[in-house]
Amino acid sequence: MENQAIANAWTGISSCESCGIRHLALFADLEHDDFELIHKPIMEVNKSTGESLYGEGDDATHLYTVRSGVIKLTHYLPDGGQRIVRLLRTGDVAGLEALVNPTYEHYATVLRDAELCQIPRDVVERLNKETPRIHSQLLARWHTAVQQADEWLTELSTGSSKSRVARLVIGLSDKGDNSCHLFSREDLGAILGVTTETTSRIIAEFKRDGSLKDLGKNHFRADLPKLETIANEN
Amino acid sequence: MENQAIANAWTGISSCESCGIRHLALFADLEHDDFELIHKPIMEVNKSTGESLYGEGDDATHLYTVRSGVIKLTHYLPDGGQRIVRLLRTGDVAGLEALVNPTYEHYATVLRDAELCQIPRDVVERLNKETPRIHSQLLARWHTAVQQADEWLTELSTGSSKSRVARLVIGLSDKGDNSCHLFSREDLGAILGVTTETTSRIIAEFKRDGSLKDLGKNHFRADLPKLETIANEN
DNA sequence: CGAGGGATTGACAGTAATCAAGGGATGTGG
DNA sequence: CCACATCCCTTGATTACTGTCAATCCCTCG
Repeated sequence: MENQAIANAWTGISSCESCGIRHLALFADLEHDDFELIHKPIMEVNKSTGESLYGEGDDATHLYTVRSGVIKLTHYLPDGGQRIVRLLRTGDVAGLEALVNPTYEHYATVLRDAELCQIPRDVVERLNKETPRIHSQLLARWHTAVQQADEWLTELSTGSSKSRVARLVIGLSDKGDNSCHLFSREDLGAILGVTTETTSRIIAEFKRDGSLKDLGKNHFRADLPKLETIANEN
Repeated sequence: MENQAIANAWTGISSCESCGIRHLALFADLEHDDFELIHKPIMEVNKSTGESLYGEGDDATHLYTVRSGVIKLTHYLPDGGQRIVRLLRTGDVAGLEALVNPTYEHYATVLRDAELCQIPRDVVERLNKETPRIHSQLLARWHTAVQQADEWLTELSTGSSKSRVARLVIGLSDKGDNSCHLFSREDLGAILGVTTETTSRIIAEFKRDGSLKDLGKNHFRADLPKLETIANEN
């Protein structure tokens, strides 16, 4: 069952307002008085890789702001395979559809140990009714979701497997130090819509031709210019 | 060189309120007084197949509600090919990003003769500030955009070309009379991320095995059960 | 040390892209 | 009214890529 290490539980007013990542969060634009509108507890939840936040069809009771880590949103296919449709990182929100829909539309699973704020749907609905300052944040979240979806369609589902893997590696790379932390071959395959074997072969090839240097633990150093060339080839 | 057949131009108050498809449109929830807030002209625009609404990077000055017809939103790839990321039909809105972004993020092109309402960005922004009744409609539009994007990723970009074409045909079919109006092979290929030749071959195969009966003019009668089987095969 | 799960590699079959040629409808000009 | 040009669709032959099935390797954990 769920390893909900509840680091903190409160009535909203104090801690959300002083949250360290508030500038990135859904509540970024709220003002002091707005926090008075929060009358249900917002819980900080820690989950580790592999744990589930919610499943498709579950009652959409909460939204989750990602404070750290990575969450994957997946759909399952008729044949039992999975396709990852989006990755959520710091500042992103999982379960946005709670405001529009009675149930969740994806499986949300932790892909890298995550700290989350679990916000009752009612809280956001009430804020949405009573303060306009949450609206632009909500629109912005939807917008980035659409942007990411479109980007996945054009960059990660178009062209040869090789260039798609290259584009994904580029997207997962830290542009500061060219470091890159990959996921399991199976998850990478589910992002790209290819098999784990194909993914593995291509990454092995990147290691051989120097596009990637293996630092162990799925950690790599990426030769971004070389990868960009491959990404645009085919 | 736009063939903007302007059927009507007005100051907003009268015609929007009595619009025949208002229950489907962005302004569905507006009340009488809200229409007073519209101080810029909303134009009805007719465009025919192949014409462009706007391009990626253009100033996002207007939103377009689709009254009839079909609009495609495309991204162009580094290699010059195009990928269609979304289709818009009656009730959908093109250019939603105008509320979040200074420029458009896609090329919007008419895929089937369309009637559109061209709404200045200012109008929606003002409504967005002054009446809460537009919010839920905006959230709903973003939501359907994400839903469609996710569906395309899982259904139209996953599996063999054959099952993807089958799923697309099912999605384009009228469930009432099993009729199905397809697009050019090139556009179908751009939706699915396959070549026009592959698309053509598969549709020819569907015609041979009776999954599709050719009624001429890209009009078909679909054997949906047979297509569903193919869609889930591979 | 052994067991288990993921990653890698190989061999092969099946699928889709590519290159190239022909067919059919539509519209224009003689 | 017919001839022709154009555009799109179709089909064939071939190549290249990716999936499948299976074996092995490697690392971690118990």
